Amino acid sequence: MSRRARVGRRRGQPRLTALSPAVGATRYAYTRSHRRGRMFLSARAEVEDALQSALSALDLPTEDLGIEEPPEDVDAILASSVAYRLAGEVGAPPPKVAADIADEIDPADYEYLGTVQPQGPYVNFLPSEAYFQATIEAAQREEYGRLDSKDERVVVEHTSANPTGPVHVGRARNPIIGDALANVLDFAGYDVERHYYVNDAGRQMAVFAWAYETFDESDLPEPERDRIEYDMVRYYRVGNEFLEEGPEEEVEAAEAEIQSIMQGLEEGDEDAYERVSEVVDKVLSGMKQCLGRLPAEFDEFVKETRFIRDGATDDLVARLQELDEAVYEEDAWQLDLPDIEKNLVFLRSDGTSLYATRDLAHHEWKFDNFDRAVTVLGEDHKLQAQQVDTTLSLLGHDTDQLDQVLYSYVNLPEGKMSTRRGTGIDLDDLLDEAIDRAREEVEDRLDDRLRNDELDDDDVERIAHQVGIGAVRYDIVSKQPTKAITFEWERALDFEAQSAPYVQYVHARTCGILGEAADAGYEVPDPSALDVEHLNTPEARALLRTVARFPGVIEESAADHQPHVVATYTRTFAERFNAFYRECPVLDADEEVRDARLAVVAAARHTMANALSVLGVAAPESM
RNA sequence: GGGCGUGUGGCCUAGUGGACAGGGCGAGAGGUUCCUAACCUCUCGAUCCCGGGUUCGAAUCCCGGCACGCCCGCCA
Repeated sequence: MSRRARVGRRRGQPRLTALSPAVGATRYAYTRSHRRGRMFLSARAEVEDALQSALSALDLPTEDLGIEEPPEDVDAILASSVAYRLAGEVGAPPPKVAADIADEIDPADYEYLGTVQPQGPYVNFLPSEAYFQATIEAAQREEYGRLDSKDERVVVEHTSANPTGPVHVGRARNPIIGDALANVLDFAGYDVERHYYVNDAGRQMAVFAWAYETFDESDLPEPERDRIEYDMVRYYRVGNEFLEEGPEEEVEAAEAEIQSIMQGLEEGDEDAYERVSEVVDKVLSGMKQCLGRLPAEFDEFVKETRFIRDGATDDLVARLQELDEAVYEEDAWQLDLPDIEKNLVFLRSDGTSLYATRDLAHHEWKFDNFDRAVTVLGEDHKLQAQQVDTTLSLLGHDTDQLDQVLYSYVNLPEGKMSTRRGTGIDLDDLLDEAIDRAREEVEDRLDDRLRNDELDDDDVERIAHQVGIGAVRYDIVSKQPTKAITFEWERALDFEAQSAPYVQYVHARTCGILGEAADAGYEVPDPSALDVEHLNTPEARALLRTVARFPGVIEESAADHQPHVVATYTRTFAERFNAFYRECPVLDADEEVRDARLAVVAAARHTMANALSVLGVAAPESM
């Protein structure tokens, strides 16, 4: 079983706190989760408890309760298929077993269970009025869906692209997935820090520093964009070209210079460090601006050289050499790792460290400072990640605290993207194009707009940004990271389909209704004054059920490190809201119904706003 | 060659043991004197890559193929 699955299961366990049997009927104490508005999770715990008790009473095994979420057209919020498994043991057909189990459960013992009924081989659990009531009350909170603080420090490392030039879309999944993942963990109650690990110690950087010092601006082509990393990457490209195709003697001299920079870095030489920093800091500041457009921001940029300069790498090397798995072959120190064919070289024959060595020191630092560490990285780094994991456990670390989220490249129809060769599409260009297309779309729609709210130029620009960038993020975050993506403009920037604007529009609609209500002097009622009794349409109920699931979705997404489940949720949510919108007029309803529906709209707004915020997609108030 | 990952209507995608595989794009037909039509309703369209196996039950688990991607550096 993969580590992710294991973690998921452990975290996914509902908290059960059974009261003393002396009280009488078996009951379930809804403590924190009740207060925090986690109705769905509480109901799930109740179902578990109910099944457990019923099966025990019937003298049946309780290892596997078969709890699942039924298909859409079933009224139940949860169901159990346990009757299938017990049919043989009982000697009765599954529907009979299901009926017996349902008979054994008295929903009156539970707060959120309304009706328990057999349906064929299933035992279905329908929610009580209290379930809906608790949901609508809880969702009046603006932060609805945020889980209790877990008092656990997590570092999410993502992007960490080498500072060689503009960010291109080949790697764009990294900041988008990483940022969303950090958001999800934060919303799920973890204390999150976002790190960018800067590879400032390798050959690439030495080449870059040399090229920057060697070539003259006048020999370079015009930069593609007026920002520093576009300016700088020209040196890098020209330098690489020279090393590949330049006159042999000059190339040799250049290589000697590059080697000396690398040696200097390794020895902690201040001059070498500064020469490289000059380049790294410039390029990085530009990349930071690009990523900021997504927006993806970082708490810390952790430089690789730091672990050379503070002695951590030397210290680590000494400990690695002591391991039983350490071998000295062909003048280099290596690790012969179990279950991994390829040896991991950690000290070159010239005595210098490698990227992998420094990354190990980096990870030990993470272990010292955080409870958990999550890294988002491309699938091409998978072997390296396994080596890091295995080596850390040989060093005595608990690598259950370490999780890697792997994503596969975005490729172009014609092949790979490369900064060095300058092939590929810059993320800046993608975002610009997205905004341009969104702006056109907004302008086209201005004419046949029904709503009379006069969008001005600033609104058009704001919407173009929210929709354009949102569409790019949503397109990427909504897919499972392991699936390969081939970049196509039309597909990435399709505003119809299941895209950001579709779900953003729902948020805008909730804001529209609440705004009109306020103008008409209708207040969203205080939670204590709410009564779900006035919500008797199936569409309103279905929407509330979906609202109720939100905290559970956050929990699942965080536990499995899968932000895309939140995106999937927003889509279902949008469908439910649109059905409610169609069937349940708010402002024209009788006062009591209107108030209750206003509260539903407020609940929907909070839910959608928070879901979008987790995904890093803007929630427009109008569009 | 070995390891890992992916394979779901023409295209994209959700779903990792349980209720007729859920959406979207596309094609076609409708819907707005009514809180935003970036919306909704209906129709068309699936050998869940192939073949075995486990199971009462498989898109999901196991074995064997096939296709595609990634990796297998004293690079990062």
